[in-house]
Amino acid sequence: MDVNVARRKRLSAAERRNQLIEVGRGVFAERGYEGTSVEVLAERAGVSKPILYEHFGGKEGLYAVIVDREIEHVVAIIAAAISDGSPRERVEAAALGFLQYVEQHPEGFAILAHDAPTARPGSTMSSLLNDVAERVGQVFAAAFKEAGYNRKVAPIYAHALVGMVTFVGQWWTDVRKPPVEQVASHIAALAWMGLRHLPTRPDPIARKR
Amino acid sequence: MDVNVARRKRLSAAERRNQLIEVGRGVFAERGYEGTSVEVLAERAGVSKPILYEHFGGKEGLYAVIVDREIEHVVAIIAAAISDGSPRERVEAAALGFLQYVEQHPEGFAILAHDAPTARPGSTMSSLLNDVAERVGQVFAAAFKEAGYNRKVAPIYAHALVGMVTFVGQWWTDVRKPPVEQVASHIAALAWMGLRHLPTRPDPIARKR
DNA sequence: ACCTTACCTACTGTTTCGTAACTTACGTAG
DNA sequence: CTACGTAAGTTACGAAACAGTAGGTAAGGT
Repeated sequence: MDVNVARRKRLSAAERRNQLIEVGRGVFAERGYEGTSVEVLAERAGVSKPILYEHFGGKEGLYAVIVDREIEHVVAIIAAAISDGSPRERVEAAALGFLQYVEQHPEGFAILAHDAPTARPGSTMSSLLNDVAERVGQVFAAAFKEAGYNRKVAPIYAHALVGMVTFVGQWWTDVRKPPVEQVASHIAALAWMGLRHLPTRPDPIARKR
Repeated sequence: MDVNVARRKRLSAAERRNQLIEVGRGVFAERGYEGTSVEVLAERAGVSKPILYEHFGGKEGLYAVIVDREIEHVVAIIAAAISDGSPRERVEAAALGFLQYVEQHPEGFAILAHDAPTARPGSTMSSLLNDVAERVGQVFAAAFKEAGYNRKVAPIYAHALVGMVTFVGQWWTDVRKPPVEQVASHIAALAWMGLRHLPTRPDPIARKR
């Protein structure tokens, strides 16, 4: 027993910190916030509990750092996707970008999709994806204003689109097919043209750029 | 202290059972599954723990009953909404029906939107709304087949639409305005016609790059 | 009077966060 | 090369919250 005893290494503070963040992302992703104990976190990092307390002050501190990084990451992806091109291209790029993120960082996405631990009163807002939607909403509000639409309804559309793509993303992480490019294409078509023009054939996405 | 002592009443088994279900719905809604203890549940019902164990076998049993009821409820609403009318009317009715459910049963909706406790491995499926989407997907698959579309992509659309409306529903429970009818109208417009034809103004997005 | 049904108090064992007090590896000055 | 200070790490524990249960009590219909 104690297989790690040979491999146990002494790391520098920064290294240990990063390692804990990575380990934490994995554990939080698969067990949720409340479901993970600092004991398990420490064990998986091959370290004892007080180390974690020293670096992050506790479970919540580690979680906060992980969540913050992940939100910044995904917001950056979306921001880049909608930064230029025709409106329709932006929609397509955002959907594709997000789904590729889901594919490449399933753990991070799982964390964002799970309930947030912050049981602040009044707000039933469970998922962290609301923060993402909030930020998308600001972009939308600006675009709506510029286009002469009612700015007040922008959040509706922002949340609708974020909900659409994230929910599909969650489903996709389970079934893992068809490929994200195809899924993104369908979603973008739905978002842009509506149910009214369903694509009659599965893959009309021969147009690559 | 112990304000309930005077009001403590002796109920029949069926009455107590129903009371526990209602209390449980409220508590689970605001604290999530893992966040609620049997002790709190019992206390809020003005009863002691063993009563709950007697009726439901434990926390999980009570939760299962509540969830089952709520899912049946919401699926019935959606099924009724899409039972007849033109496709477009069905979309509109489904969105409106669901949002009215959210408005009238915020606690039940909160439970469905929160993470499910079933930490079965392999599946990252956190929310119970996936079950709803699953069932919507079956309806879609049939409709797709009949319309000559590829049946395999039906789940994409089903999840997209369910995600859209549920995510907006979650946001709406926090802000509580504009009225659901208006929100439903926007969502239905988006789902049916796409971003391309945003309501309230003819499309000035001719500015392509 | 009695017995069924609803209900309670009080406990066990476990799991958890968080901390106090002690130990070991490692670079470097002399 | 060796003594030593500091950063990295450990063991062991306290306190609280929790699920679930054993065994006893009282209400109320018949």
